[in-house]
Amino acid sequence: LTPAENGHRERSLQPVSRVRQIGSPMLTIGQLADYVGVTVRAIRHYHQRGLLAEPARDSSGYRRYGADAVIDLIRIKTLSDAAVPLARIEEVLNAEPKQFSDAIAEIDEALATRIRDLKRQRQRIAALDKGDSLFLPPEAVDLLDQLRSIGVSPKTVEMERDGWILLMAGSPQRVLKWVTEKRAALADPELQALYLAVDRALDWDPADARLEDLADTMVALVEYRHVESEQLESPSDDDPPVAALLSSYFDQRSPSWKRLNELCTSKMQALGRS
Amino acid sequence: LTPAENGHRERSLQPVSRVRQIGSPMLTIGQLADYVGVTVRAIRHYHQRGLLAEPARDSSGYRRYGADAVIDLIRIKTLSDAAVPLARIEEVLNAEPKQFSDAIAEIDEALATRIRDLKRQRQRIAALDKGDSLFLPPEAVDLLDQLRSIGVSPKTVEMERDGWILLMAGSPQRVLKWVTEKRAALADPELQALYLAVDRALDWDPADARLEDLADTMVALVEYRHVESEQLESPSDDDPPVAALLSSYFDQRSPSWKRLNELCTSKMQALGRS
DNA sequence: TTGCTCCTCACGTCACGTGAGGTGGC
DNA sequence: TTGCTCCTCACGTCACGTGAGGTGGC
Repeated sequence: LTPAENGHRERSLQPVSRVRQIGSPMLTIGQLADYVGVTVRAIRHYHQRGLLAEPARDSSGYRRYGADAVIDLIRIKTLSDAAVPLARIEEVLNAEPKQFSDAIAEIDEALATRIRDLKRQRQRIAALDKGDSLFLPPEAVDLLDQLRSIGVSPKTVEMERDGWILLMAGSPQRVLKWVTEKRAALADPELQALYLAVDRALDWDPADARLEDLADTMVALVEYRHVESEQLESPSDDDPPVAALLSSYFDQRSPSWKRLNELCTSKMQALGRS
Repeated sequence: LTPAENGHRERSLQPVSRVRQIGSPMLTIGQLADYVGVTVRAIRHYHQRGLLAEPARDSSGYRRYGADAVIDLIRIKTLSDAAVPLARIEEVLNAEPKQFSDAIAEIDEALATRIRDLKRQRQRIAALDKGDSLFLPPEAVDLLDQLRSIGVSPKTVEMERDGWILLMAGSPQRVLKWVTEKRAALADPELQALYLAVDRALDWDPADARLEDLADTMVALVEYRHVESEQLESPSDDDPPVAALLSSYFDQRSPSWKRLNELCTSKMQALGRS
């Protein structure tokens, strides 16, 4: 609600008391403003811009407006309320009837679009409380839900979420493919169990001896099940190693993950794989 | 459509090529801007305002953003798209969950109101071609339609319209009463005939002798039918003589109407009425 | 006389846009 | 080397808002 609209509403509840002047039906700037529902300053601004013609003055130097000014001003306000820039309003009002109708149709179209946008905004606003859905595409949200249902801890899910957010900023369509692949891979109970084990390990000391065993399990799974090795730790060599970026992001967040990663890499190399 | 949204849309059609940097998953300001769909300048502006925390810099002095910045920025954009002022966004994002939910509900309410307003704007825009309905309440529009159906000339209808517009700016509710009364009075065929006669007379020379006869008819009708004398020409003495203002406006528009008015006044006085 | 409206500068506001002039990685 | 992104001032824009200082009718 603009101040102008507020002012207008207040005044229309109580009888307007601006009518002091008798003897001429011409309106003062304040009367005109009240009637049309704009501010006095706005009218002066329209005069300055040349959008509304300067009316004649009375003996006191006051501007005096006729019905034509009311009509012009309502035209201006109507278009201005529809978020049409003043420069455009000037064009539209000075246009031929044909051009005028076209412009009106265009403005109406823009209004319809704006209404659709605002409805979408309401959806997003409502989702602000919820969380993930605002930052990630539905596919990634589904992946996170899947992890949660497997029993992965909230902290790890958050790390995973942040990783995908960073990756999405790079090349969305490629990352979407990976998300889909990872969702499929997670149907495997053994990979699920591994995920949970790693989840628990994230809080361990990087020197914890159990990391050795965990690394063995990981490498074995990669070896025999041909699980998406790219996604687990090894960078593909054809394209920017996005998985490596994700990995380095995790390294930074969890020292034990970093250690686990190093162990896996060395074990893989020991097995004769690059 | 804001320039920012346009930019975002363009980029999402083609793969983003901003990812040059390898080795760190931290985003540059341009990557962040592209991903979230705002301009680089907007992000810097949010930093300046203290709305978005300044991130760490890399060795080149470039800002480097993490997932948390993405999340914060999307929050800001979502609220900003909903036309929430930046000062308010700061309040809302720093609020407790309870206050936050309340604020969200309030913003959603404001959006709903805005949507309703825009729908009304579409109606008004569509009516811009038509005319009268934008400047006058339905009752007055009905009155004008009635005059048109009686056969009053467009020029006179326009004068009548302009007169009502000026009167409405004064005391709307009183004028609405008059409009209703006038509509009732115009059901009288004799008054209709008189109206048409005056209509034709408006283009005459003020010295035209036929104005005498017309004035006689008018006075006679006022005398014997007790037609709203207030509305025809004589000012009521209890309140601002609005009808007199209307009359003087007509005087200014049509010299023959002015003459007619003078004739009526003198004839009424000759008949012993004030 | 007090209160309200009117007048003309003219600076302020909000959310950025837009160069100006310069640096840094492929 | 060229092109692109990044950096920091700092002035511009759009549609008015908001005093500043003064006049004029009830």
